[in-house]
Amino acid sequence: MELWNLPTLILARTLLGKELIHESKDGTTSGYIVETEAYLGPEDRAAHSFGNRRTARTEVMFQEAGTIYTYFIYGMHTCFNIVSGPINKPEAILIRAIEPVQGIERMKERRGALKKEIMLTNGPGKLSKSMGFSLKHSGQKMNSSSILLQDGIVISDDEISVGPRININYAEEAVHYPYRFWIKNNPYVSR
DNA sequence: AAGAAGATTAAA
DNA sequence: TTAATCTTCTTG
Repeated sequence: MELWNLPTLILARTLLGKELIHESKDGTTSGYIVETEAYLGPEDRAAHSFGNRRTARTEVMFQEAGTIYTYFIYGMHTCFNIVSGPINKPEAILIRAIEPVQGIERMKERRGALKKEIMLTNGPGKLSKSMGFSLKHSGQKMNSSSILLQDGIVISDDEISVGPRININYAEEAVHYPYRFWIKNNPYVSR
């Protein structure tokens, strides 16, 4: 997919509206991507890979674009990212929110007794749980594993908002970088 | 080997 | 506003 050759910031915007699909053995779930954040590796203080920091966890960020990077945070949540940029340039895009399409009942089962559909996937930890993403997916490739990306709905530029990222207060000068992209007025965007 | 902090969430 | 909760990284 030539999509992966795009620069990370462009890709983060382009991913909006694409359908993210997980075909797991207990059922298929999918949703349109409605919110993303770009993390630009070495020069981005908010990124795990700032200054080319290379550890067991960040190792997958150095791989080719389209590699899946999942990590565990706050002792209870998994976040789902797609690696971007050239090999050895550790950039990634965090998927912050999706709009459920397939397997909504399955999502509700995974989340427990939740009634509101809107609460299923409007945050990085929530969407990971609803979609069944876990640490074992880290290092797999998009479209050659159980996780796929397809064309969803087309989003024009005037339907997109851009702004600073969420919850990276430690990132000093990078706090205000406008690396967050979301679809205007979409109820499934976080907060 | 041990401790601190974290790209969050839900409940009060 | 805070507790929940555990992986990863840093330090000793």
